[in-house]
Amino acid sequence: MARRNRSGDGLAGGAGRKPTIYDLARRSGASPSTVSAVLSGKATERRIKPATALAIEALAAELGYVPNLQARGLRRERSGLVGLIIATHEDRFFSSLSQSFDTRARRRGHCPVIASTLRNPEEEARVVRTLISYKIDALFIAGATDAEALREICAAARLPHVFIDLPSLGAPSVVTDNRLGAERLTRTLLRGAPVAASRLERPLFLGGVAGDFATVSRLDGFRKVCAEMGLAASDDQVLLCGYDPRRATATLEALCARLGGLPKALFINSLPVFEGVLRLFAALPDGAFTDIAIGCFDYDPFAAFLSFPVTMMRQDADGLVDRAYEVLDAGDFTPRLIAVEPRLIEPRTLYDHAS
Amino acid sequence: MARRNRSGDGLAGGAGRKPTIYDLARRSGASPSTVSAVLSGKATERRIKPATALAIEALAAELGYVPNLQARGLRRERSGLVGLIIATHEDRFFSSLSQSFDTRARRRGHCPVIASTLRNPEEEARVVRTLISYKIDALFIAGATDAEALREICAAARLPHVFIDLPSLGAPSVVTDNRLGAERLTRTLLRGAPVAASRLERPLFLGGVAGDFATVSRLDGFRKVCAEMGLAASDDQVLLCGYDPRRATATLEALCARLGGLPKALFINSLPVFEGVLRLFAALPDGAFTDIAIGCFDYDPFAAFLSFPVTMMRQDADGLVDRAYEVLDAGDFTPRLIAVEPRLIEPRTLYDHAS
DNA sequence: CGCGATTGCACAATCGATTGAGCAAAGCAG
DNA sequence: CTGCTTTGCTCAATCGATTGTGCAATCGCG
Repeated sequence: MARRNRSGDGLAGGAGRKPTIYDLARRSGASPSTVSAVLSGKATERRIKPATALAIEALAAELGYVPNLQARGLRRERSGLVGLIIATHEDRFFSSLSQSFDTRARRRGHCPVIASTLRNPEEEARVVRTLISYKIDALFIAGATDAEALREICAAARLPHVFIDLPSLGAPSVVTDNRLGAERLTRTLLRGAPVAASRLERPLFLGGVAGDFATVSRLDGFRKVCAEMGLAASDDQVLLCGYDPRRATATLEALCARLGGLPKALFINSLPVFEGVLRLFAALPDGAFTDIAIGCFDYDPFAAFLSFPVTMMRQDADGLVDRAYEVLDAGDFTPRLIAVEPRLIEPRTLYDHAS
Repeated sequence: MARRNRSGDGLAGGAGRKPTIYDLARRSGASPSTVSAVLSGKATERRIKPATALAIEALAAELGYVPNLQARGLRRERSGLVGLIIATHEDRFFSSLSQSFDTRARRRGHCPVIASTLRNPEEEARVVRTLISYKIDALFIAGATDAEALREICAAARLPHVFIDLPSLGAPSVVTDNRLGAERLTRTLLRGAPVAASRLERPLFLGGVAGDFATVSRLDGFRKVCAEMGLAASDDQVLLCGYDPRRATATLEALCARLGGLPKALFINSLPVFEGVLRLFAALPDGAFTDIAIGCFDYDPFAAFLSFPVTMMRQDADGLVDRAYEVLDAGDFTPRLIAVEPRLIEPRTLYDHAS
């Protein structure tokens, strides 16, 4: 006898529940394997007569059949899910990355799953393990604190993974050319500052984490250009307050108190830190920040039109995702760095896809 | 004989692949059902001796066991996945919504799946069907063009779904109080405009879609306040150019050409439209937009510090998601509207979670 | 007409978990 | 010691697909 008989004879059922291949098999007189072959595009390969295939497809359409991808994934050992870890959605760099990833994953017939972990290491590990439990086929990791821990978890699960703007020692990483970007950004910032060079003698670098690769590279670039221009760039001009807006506000506020005013040129490392800076500005009298010049590593279109000049370095989200997917496609997971150039966005200028 | 024997006797295997409950069963001497009971927290319910449970848990930890959630989902008919449809990640309203949703879903032990469909109706339908195929347990729909089509697809699949800021006739919807928000925003915009009232006689409403509920409500509010203040609000002051930045740029540009200049007060419906406005500004001489006042429905922190005053109406992302989840929890899917108040953000002011 | 190749399909195992049912052993009351 | 309940576990079916294998029926060729 048949193993399944949710609705008895061959005619019952209908709009009750989502139909399965077994339902279609009963109603079409074919076997489940034939139905499966047809509906998973293997009709030719499995030598199904075109007429049979057409009949089954028609029935499937009529009953509104959709495959159960959990069942398919279980059997095939491939789910079609692909993950992306970001720090937060509320950061235009990450949300652009998400958008690139979403579009590209879907274009390839994958289902993107984007997870934000707020740079919390335990949360990162927990989320990655959850995604592994869901049997994702690959994982992109963009905004994480403990890259190596995640790499190990992925490796143990034999999960193909690529780091984005976050190099790992043990896996391929697609990174923005942070050093080069920071150099250009610093140069533009210092040259374009609307004040006498003498007042620029102590440009400030705000945001990021000491151990963080992106921060280190950007700081390198910043220091190099300061040196070139004969400006000081001592340790007290570098405030690595992390990526939290609150801490950025507090840190900058403390510095202002110490210095008796805002710096005239400010290199901001990441958009959330920039938000923290604005939070401080909100508490200051209007005139206090008219003659400041800001350079921000990462781009937000609204920041281009602030009341003071803001130059930004935009990471190429599309490029990063494209390169990362190429690594996946090539299937070569030897550790290496793949660099992508960022682009300078001048004040009062918007990024344009076309150019 | 045993049905499975991937690694022969009870001792082989190890770091080879991800262990399953069958591996743990062999190595612990218990049966798969016992292992399953222990590892899915049903040890007491299924009367497993604490000692046995501890032994199995220890072994699971040692071997790095993680459950296969596809298999679990298949059996249980509940996947643990919950979906959210948004228009785009590159819009602070939607990314705040994503962040709220991400945090809250994870807090409840769900796995959030966020999909952007760029307001494309076919893509929306395709994505919803895909999510249904993955057997998501519930779906929140925030940025869609054809709400009713999606509702039908969900209903046919018996998928619990809640609309967010996008009312459907046939399902519960959590919406921002758009009319009220628009009234307040318009009032502030017109009162705070840095120019004589006479120059305000033709405030402009830019962005949105005629059939769209949010647009209609916001426009209502805008018109009402214009009327109150004795200002004209005729149809040629209302430019429903959709939500695409490009079209917004072109539309506003055409208007400027016709009027011979920018309007003095501009109600912008949605952040992407605002980006389009900025794109136009980028092409204008610097002085062209110093005496404009802008009100934007939706909030982006950077927009608070532009070189002209920008008042914004921030939708309460956390509140929207909380209310939507409450609908799910209550299990009452009768069509209804649940309103959430938005909040006015004055120029040079940032939104603060605490207050 | 006879025989091998091809066509077209069905059977049944399998993926990894969950769960109702059943059963032996232990505990306990009388 | 008998009979009943409780304890602690195992069995086997099941979720919905995929896929290796097998077997008739048909076709082609001489």
